[in-house]
Amino acid sequence: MPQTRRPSDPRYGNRPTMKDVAARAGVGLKTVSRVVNGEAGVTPDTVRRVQEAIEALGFRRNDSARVLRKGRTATVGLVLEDLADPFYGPLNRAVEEVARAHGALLINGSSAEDPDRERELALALCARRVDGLIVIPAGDDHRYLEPEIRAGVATVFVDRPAGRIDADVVLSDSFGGARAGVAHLVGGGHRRIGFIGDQPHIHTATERLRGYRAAMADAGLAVAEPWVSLGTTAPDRVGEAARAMLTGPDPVTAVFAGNNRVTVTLVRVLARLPRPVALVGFDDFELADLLRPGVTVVAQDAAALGRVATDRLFQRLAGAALPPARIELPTRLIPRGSGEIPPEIPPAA
Amino acid sequence: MPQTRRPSDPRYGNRPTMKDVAARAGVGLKTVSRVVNGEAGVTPDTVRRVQEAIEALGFRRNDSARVLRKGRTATVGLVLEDLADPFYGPLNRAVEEVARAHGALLINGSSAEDPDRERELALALCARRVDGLIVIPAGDDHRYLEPEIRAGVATVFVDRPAGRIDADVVLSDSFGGARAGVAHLVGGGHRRIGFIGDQPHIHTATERLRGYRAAMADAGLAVAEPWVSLGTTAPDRVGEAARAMLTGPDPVTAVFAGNNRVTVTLVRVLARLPRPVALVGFDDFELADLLRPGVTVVAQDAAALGRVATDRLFQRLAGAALPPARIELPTRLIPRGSGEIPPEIPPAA
DNA sequence: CTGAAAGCGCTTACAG
DNA sequence: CTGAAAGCGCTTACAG
Repeated sequence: MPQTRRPSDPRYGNRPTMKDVAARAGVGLKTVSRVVNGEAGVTPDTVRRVQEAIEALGFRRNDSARVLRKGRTATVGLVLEDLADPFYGPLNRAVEEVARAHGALLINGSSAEDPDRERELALALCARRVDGLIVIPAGDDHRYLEPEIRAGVATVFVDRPAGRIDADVVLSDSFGGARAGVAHLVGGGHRRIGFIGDQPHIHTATERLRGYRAAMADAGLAVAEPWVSLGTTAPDRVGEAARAMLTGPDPVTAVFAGNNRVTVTLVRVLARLPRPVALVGFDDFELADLLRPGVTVVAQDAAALGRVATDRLFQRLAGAALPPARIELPTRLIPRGSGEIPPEIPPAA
Repeated sequence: MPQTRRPSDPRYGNRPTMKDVAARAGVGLKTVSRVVNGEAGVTPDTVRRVQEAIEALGFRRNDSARVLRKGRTATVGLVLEDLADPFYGPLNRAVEEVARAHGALLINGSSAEDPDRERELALALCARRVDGLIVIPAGDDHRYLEPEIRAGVATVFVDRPAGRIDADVVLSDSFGGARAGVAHLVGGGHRRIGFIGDQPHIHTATERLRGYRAAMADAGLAVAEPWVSLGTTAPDRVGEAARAMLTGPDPVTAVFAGNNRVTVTLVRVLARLPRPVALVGFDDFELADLLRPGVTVVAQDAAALGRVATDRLFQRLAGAALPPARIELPTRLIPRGSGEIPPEIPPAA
């Protein structure tokens, strides 16, 4: 009967070991090890006998034991915010591909934006002795990883810098991207531009806000405080913020969205409005070009973030004595229509 | 200097072990083990001394060694098609959450729809001695997993049944869902309906085609062969198939799309057409409601697929002697506009 | 070309 | 309440 397993089975359902293979083939343990690992220096005839025993017993090497002896697990750990978030899909895949090219497997998990869960997960990965760790921070204090890094766990942070420790980080140019996106709206004639972003404790949120303020200052435009709103990406919160800056005495004619969840909510909100409002969002998203109007975005390359971070990680594992670095990847403005809507009230001449 | 690691470091960067902790605390190895694992029967004073030593040395238990002795790795392996595909995000997360509730971590990877890569990855996971394996099949012959299953690796297939072995599978009701979707178009007055699906070796593709044919037969409608096209989901291929059935002497007035990649391509193709064509797609996708018209879909619950599969897996790990089962989850038709477009040429009275 | 012994860092089974 | 010995399944270092 397939898959029937007595709960009393002590381990691995009584799998054959190298010892069993050796006994059956009438050779020593080390010879089996040589054949299994394709090491040279075994008579073809001996190889054949060992292989027959392996076949007959259904032997498969226990890498769990191998790892204990070798010291390296050939495993990379990845802590991200949410495995279900489409933004992390390409990043996840990119990390996997680089790891795979180095013969390593990937253990990953979601922090759910909870610093405690991030910590618990990252330390569980360290206990499994992953060779390297890639972390998209949820918390802002990563001193808990210091002993691990000192003990040799190569660690690279992605998307946001580590908190209170000096470590590698690979991220997009949030400041420059937001600045360029807002400048694009200014170039289209907008003078009253709103900013709706993520919570202020998130590094990318404040960087993008900084970019917004810089672009406004570059153009000599004042920022009225009701035009700026940071908070959760919950649709209710974003909708409320939008309504606040779109109504009242000094309504904005354009909005910059701090990330793609905000952008999508804004598309819904703006669609219900009588007058057209321009929109540029940080982060590209699938189907942005299919909406009417298409959504103008500041795109970041999530796959590149993962690739560059994992490359860095394997450089460290190869023994490179690199000082911690901040690697910033450029963003790209993609005009699709929503960001090119002119202001309803023409700019003062 | 942080993260500096000599390539000559033998293992784990000289991490302290329980033996080191025992020496420093002046106790036996087993006492350290008791404290680390929170076992009862240790004097509070001894506990304190051990904890101080742990703290001072920066000790963290090596779960890699623990696993070797305990026989269970508290790890679930997941083989899916593509970590970057949004469809698998919620499934991935659901598997993670159930695993987490059981104290297990998740190792996952992409088969890239390549049967050889699926096999290589699944067997690598078995070599790591994952307790259980969840596989979204790329290949159609899974006999290579028989020895592993026999050896006690709990295995559950998702989305498509295993090939040539008898094993658990959790999937959506593709046949019923497609039948309902096509019946919806028939109910709207359509008589000439096309079907564009994935490659014929993929189980869900043929099941959905079967559902299409059943719905047409239910309504007493004939199917002209140019109306049916299976193949890759490459936009060119799908666009070509669409153009073929939308032009010519007997053009269709509605199309049923076999999965969401096909659906999205069809949205693009149909948007360029002079006359309106109805569209229903299998699989829901983000922003389907924001398009104009909204896209009518037959939705499946990807998170539920992952949850049910992983629950089943842990039932087996708990010792349940279950016979292999096929668990089918229902789909849900969500009308949003594109599927309610009437046929341009009214149905014959 | 081949293999016996020691050891990776833990837990198990047992004795005191 | 505490600890010494054996062992999980491999690889390493060495001897023949």
